[in-house]
Amino acid sequence: MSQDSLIDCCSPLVRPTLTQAQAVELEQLFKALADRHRVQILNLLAGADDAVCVCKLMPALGLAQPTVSYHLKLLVDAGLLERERRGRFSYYRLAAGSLDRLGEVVRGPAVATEHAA
Amino acid sequence: MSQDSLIDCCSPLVRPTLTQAQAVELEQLFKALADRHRVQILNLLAGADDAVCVCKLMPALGLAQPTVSYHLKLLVDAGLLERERRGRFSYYRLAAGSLDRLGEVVRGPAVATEHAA
DNA sequence: TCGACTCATCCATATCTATCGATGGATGGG
DNA sequence: CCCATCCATCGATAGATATGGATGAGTCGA
Repeated sequence: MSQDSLIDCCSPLVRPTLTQAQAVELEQLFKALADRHRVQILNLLAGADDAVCVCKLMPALGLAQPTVSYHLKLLVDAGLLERERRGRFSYYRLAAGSLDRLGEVVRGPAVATEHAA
Repeated sequence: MSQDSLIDCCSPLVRPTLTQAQAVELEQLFKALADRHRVQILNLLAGADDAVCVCKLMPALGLAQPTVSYHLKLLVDAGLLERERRGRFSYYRLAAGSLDRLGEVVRGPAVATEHAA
């Protein structure tokens, strides 16, 4: 219990600029990105000029269909992907501004900057 | 087994621009960021003009000392923080270019851009 | 209407992660 | 030299996550 900030070991540590809620929000965003297969999904969709269906992603990722759907659901829930259903197929594309959200983390919010294609 | 890319459900899906190793590397980076406490640590250190020791972070995060050390170790291992030991104390600061690494993810590598303070 | 097909969800399991009490190394004060 | 302090590591445990077989809803062609 002797370990608190009473000792002058370092400067007083300014108040955080992130709220608790913002930290949780960033946690969710990074959690959605913290998987190699989801990173690859985003990379594949970023390079596709059109939306892509699940059956194309399975062989590209080397995963079973339920597993691919699981990852896609996480990315949609995180707001990084959008799903569009046409007939039996489900097509996925990058959500508008999903890369910009990442950019905000670095640059700070409310700074409108175009990202390179 | 009938689910492969033989059906013309969508365009042929270009080759990924990320290698497997790069996807794993990004996974590691995002995993290090995928925790609210680690996000707060980075935010606190980004706002501090000087390095900060563990005893100041404990009350700020509301976590026990071993837990704080655990998170700090993950961030150091990810290359996001640097540790400096002075006597009994361990001081942590943002690693040089740790924010730039995040920027690379969005803009693509090898694009030198200064980040806003 | 029937069968084949795509895909989301359910379920079980194996692995990974966060947390903190206990411990010990390292340092410095007296 | 002895003790208090700071902190990294260990060990145990609860909770979260990834994976894929099984299932079912919705769709299309014949």
